[in-house]
Amino acid sequence: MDSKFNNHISDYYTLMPRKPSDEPGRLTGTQSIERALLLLREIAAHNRTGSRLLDLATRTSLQRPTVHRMLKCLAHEGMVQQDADTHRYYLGSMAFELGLTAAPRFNLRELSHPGMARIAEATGDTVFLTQRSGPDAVCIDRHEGTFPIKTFTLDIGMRRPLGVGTGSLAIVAALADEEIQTIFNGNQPRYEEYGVSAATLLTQAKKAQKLGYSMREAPTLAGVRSVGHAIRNQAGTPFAALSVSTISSRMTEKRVIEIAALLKNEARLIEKQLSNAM
Amino acid sequence: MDSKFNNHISDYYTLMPRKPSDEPGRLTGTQSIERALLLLREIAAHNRTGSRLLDLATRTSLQRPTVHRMLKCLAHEGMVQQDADTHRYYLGSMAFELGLTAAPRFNLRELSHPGMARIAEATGDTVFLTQRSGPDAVCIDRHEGTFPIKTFTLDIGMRRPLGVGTGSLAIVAALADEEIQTIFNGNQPRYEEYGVSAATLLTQAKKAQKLGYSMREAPTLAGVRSVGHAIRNQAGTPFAALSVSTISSRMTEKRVIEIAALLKNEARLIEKQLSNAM
DNA sequence: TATAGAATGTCCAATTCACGGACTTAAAGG
DNA sequence: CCTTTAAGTCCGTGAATTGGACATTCTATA
Repeated sequence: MDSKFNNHISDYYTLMPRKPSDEPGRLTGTQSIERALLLLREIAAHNRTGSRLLDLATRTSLQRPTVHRMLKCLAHEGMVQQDADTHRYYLGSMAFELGLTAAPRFNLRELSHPGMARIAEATGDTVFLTQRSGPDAVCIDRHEGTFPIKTFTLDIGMRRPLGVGTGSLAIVAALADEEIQTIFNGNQPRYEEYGVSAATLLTQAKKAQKLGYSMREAPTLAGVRSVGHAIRNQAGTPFAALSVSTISSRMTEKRVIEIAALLKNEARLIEKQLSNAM
Repeated sequence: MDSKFNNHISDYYTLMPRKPSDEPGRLTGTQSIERALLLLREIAAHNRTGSRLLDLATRTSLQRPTVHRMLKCLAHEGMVQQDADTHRYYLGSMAFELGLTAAPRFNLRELSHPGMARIAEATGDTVFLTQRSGPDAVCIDRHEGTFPIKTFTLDIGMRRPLGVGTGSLAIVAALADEEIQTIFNGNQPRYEEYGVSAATLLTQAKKAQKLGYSMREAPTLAGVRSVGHAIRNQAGTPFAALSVSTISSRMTEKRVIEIAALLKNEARLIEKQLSNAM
């Protein structure tokens, strides 16, 4: 399985097992709701294979009739779905739909939308949202500015080894030094194709660490200059980046600093929303 | 709002209001779960603005204390989330996460994954998944085959007026004639950029209707030939398409028919899963 | 900054609603 | 056809939910 989720943020924010410190603030008057949600979590945890009634009863330590009654209700409402042949239970369409509705507040792309629009508006240039995906980075959104000369260095969905794009570089640079090494070593053979070497990338990453943002000329495309800034999750781990790309003549040193500040500001806002969201 | 959802399928399968014929098969022993789910639906229906306690009580015809107690539980479990400042309630991270988990069984892209892999495997060529989005079609996934000469006519995320790509053409051709006209008329000025005219598209659509699949040489890229087949939702409306693209020398007439059959078969499978899913 | 009005949040006795032991039905295996 | 195993149902009992009444916090206005 390599693209289970269309939503890469799930790599960083996944369904967590209930916190251990749950007992103290015992709630009252909600036993059955708690049990129903426990069931949903249990079903979600085995959604690939589906769950049998008995297994759910065992895993939740609830009585079979209780589980059955609840599942019947949940199925009736569409939260779960039972395979007619195997009798196994899966999450249902309502779970999917609630997820879609909730997405704007949790999904990096939707959450970043307003900020990206503001940057595109302010700079007139094209803004990219890049997300880490293991040893790669994937462009997950792009907003075009109004400036007539466009430099589309990244298409949505494009996946490249970490470090190759400027957003990508901002992500790497924000990682711990040892992890940077591991990544660069692992990707080494792949960099050639993009006209860079792990050594140059390391120098550029060091520079980005000092500045707090990444900046460089596109190695393959002459006359294009980009600035990038990492976005961190609650744990402080960088997992995405905002970047702006335009023709070098528009990217004076002074403007680079301005844009970096803009990016930093919007990145902070997104980080704040992410932490609120949890 | 133009890209509220990262998931285009939501345009076609959205949270439905409870069916009117819900009363007869009254469930027992699940009052509080039903009420909790009713609350979740109500919160989802106003997730943009958030919901106040009183409004939720009114809209669900439940007592305020009851609603409050349930919301406290749902918030504790992460299904809903309350804004600390405004006290408004929103769907929470667990709703989002359950949605991600449920997605493989409901989301077109994830659902199509195995079928696209089978086609890419069988043909050795590149397979595209295209989804309609109003007057446009968007490429939402791509699987590369093993054949060394690749013809990437579509990048993921690429949006073009309906009719321009071969998958896109399959979607249009499967629509009602009057709708085809409306779309072609509306998009007329935009076609020029792609080197086609509404008139040629109409001829090609007519041909596709007769064949049951779309086929053509890429107008801009010489030597590339593609075959496409529409995917319909439960209502029978085409909203997406599978297509295969390769160099013309590999696309003999006989092979076109074989590939069309392959596509049709996989499209059927996806349609079946979609209807099971609901 | 006092005061009214309106909202959220809490408590607990009454009673309804969910629980689960026991039973029935269906499916799989030999 | 019989045995085993799992799904599904029933219903008397008491534990859990309910909701009226009260407390608290926030907002608006003078």
